[in-house]
Amino acid sequence: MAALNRVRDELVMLWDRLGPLWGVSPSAARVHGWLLTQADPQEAEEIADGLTMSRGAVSMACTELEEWGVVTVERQAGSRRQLYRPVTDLEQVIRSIIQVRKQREWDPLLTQLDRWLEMLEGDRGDGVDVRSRLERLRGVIALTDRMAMQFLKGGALGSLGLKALVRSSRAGRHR
Amino acid sequence: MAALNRVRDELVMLWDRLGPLWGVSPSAARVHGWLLTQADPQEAEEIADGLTMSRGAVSMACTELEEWGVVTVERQAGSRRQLYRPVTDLEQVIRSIIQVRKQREWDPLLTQLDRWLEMLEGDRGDGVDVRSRLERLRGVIALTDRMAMQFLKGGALGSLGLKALVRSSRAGRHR
DNA sequence: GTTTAGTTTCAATAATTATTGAAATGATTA
DNA sequence: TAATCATTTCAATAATTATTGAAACTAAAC
Repeated sequence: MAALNRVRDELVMLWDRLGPLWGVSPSAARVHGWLLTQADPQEAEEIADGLTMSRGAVSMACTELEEWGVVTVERQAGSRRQLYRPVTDLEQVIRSIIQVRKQREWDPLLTQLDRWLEMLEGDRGDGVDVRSRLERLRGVIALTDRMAMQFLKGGALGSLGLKALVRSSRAGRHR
Repeated sequence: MAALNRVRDELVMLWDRLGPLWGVSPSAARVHGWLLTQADPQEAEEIADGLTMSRGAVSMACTELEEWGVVTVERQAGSRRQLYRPVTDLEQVIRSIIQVRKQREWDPLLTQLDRWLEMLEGDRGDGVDVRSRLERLRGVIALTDRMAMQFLKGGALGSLGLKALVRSSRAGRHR
């Protein structure tokens, strides 16, 4: 059990650091990491204890994790406590994160680019260079967008043979 | 010209907001956005003026942008001023960002996962579930890693027909 | 309806992160 | 070499973001 505890601590610390790079707040990321190292779904009180953070912070973190779609809430019959269960299908976790980020980042960017190109329409000065630059940017974003859509439809990982890869990487782990 | 100025302001504001989501600091992102709307490479003084930020802040932002590989430094013959030029090949920009992020995020994650799995080796308690969970995570990361590698080798965008797509999306822009 | 066991909210505060600007450093020219 | 022009650094400060905890709220059980 000592090993598991150490892994838990380190995982939580790493998640705390990496979370913001994915757009997830550090505390939400910590909660997610901690849940990943629990055999069963956990209630808010336990999470607060395990991570020594306040009850309120746990509530906010869990709400955020629900929005990301990487944690689901359950309630045991005959109790009013909520249990938080991390999504353990990790392909699904990645898909959720991509979906949310696409919505937050790419979609508005694409909308803006169209507006800007309209504004620069017919510009004869320096705007010409800028316009063609933005047009190319728009092309790349549009492409990324299509790739993401395809991935979200379940194409990419599946068609690339996720299961086989997981198996082979597991087998080959000991160098 | 008025149009270009408005586009510039809005682009800078959007970059400022989106930058952190890509792991780029807001001020560095602003500088990059601003440079994108300039016909020619610019010197630090001008950037500081254009964005009303201090000379020192510009220096730090540009260093960061160089690290990301999305800005290059030039010096005109017969002058000691440095000119900052944004990489305008946007496929290259995306590639640079993916490369740096892979290095910062995925690579250490993969290393850690291997260490943790070793630590949990032979665990008979709750660790078993956690271990299989981490193994699956490792599989997904490894796969993502391979996809990234392939992309970085120049495969993905090219093979998916970037140029054709850019052309077609440009043509279809006015619905 | 009241009590109880829980969740959520949000203003106050703590912690972190970004920014400034003055001093140190480096490079070019004369 | 000294003088000049430009860049970089970094301690101090400003701005932002995360966290707390007490109060408001909600729903089930009595």
